[in-house]
Amino acid sequence: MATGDGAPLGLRERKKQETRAALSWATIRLSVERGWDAVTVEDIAAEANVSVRTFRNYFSSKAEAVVARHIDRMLHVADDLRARPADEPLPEAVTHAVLARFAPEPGADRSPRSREFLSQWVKGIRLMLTEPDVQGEFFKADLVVQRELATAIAERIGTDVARDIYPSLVAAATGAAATVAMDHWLRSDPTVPIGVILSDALDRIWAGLPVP
Amino acid sequence: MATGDGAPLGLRERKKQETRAALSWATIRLSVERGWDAVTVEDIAAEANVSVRTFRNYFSSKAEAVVARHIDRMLHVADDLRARPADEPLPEAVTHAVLARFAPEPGADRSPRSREFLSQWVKGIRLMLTEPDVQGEFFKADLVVQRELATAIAERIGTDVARDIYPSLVAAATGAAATVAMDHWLRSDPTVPIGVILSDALDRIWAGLPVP
DNA sequence: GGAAAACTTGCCCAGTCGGCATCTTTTCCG
DNA sequence: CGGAAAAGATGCCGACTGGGCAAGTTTTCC
Repeated sequence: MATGDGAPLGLRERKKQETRAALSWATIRLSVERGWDAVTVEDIAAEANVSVRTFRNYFSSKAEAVVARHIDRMLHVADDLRARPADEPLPEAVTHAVLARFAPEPGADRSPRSREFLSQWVKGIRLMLTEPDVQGEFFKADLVVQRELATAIAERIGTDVARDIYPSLVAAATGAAATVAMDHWLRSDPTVPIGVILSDALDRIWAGLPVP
Repeated sequence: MATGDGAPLGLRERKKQETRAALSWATIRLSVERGWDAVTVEDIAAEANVSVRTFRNYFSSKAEAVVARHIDRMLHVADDLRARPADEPLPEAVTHAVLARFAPEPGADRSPRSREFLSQWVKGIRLMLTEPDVQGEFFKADLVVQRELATAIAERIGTDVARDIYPSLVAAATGAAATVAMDHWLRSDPTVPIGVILSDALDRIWAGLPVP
């Protein structure tokens, strides 16, 4: 619901989604359990009941499988920005759009399914920011997200990504804030929600990084 | 001179530096010539007159070999920051430290050696921002640079990276500005010096990204 | 109902990656 | 000066990756 799947997906498409999710999740789970280097693609494929070759059809590396879930999520930020009211100032609009994808509906946080999902998400983020292999993949993918966001920003303020550096700069700064926030979140008191930290980071960016 | 090599390096160390540079340069050159995927480690090793195994002792991948030169350079930014006068405000200090490593001494820009070096540098940057493999490696390495910078910032303003998110945020925003500036530089009019673009980007960051 | 499109899988090979043992070069100290 | 000892370079090897190709299967769509 929250992700707004408009079209009624056919069986084929649904299976693909499932396989993709299963592979991604299996990669995270096994890596956390046994350590990144101790897990082979073969292990993961077996865990998800597909062949090694099929894993490769979905992801070109273990790292990509880990990052995919997060990136799929973040790709919606640009759409969220486009959906913000047109008269909202840019800083607020961007901040809201980003926060929306980091702090899901507060109501659903207690359901068992939601709990499990959250746990996966956290583990995935930890892997992304910890394991060098995955780090690289993460940033590479984040670049794509930032390009999307930059385009949406350019649309909103009526300029062009190629000519004006501003949209890309805002997108990159936003991405930087998000990464730092995630990192800080993982390293510090885990009871503070990620949304609070991220919100603070974004506010500081838009305030011109005043020395505290 | 500019890099301040204090200790008189022994023969061994000097050879290592040379081999490292030769491998890095060979990787860039061959990749530009033939295309990233068409170059094997074997080709590169042959080009630099070392064995494949020796390449691996220096770099764990082609991508790392490309990124190394840029990163070695950027690692000095933290030191540069520490060398700035203590009463200089943080924004100016950081900006100067970063710019110093992007815009070398204006006097040397015409010597033939300097020209050649610059050409390598540009090609390396283009690879870094273009080839996905290298992109990942670049950002991974840039993270290390940013950690260094964050530590230096924390020292300067008398706080702690673990407790206070501010230094990391500044470092990440600075890094983001640098990346965007490089990207924009490569894509647009190449007669505008990178220093100008980067300086503009950093100013905007410290001004709170005002909508133009 | 059945052809066409899309997916899965096995096979294969060039290339990567890193451990280990060996040989060579450089350093260092008496 | 000379001879360890330390540091590099290299070859060999085995496990794994990454992607092309050619069957098989399953789903979709007329």
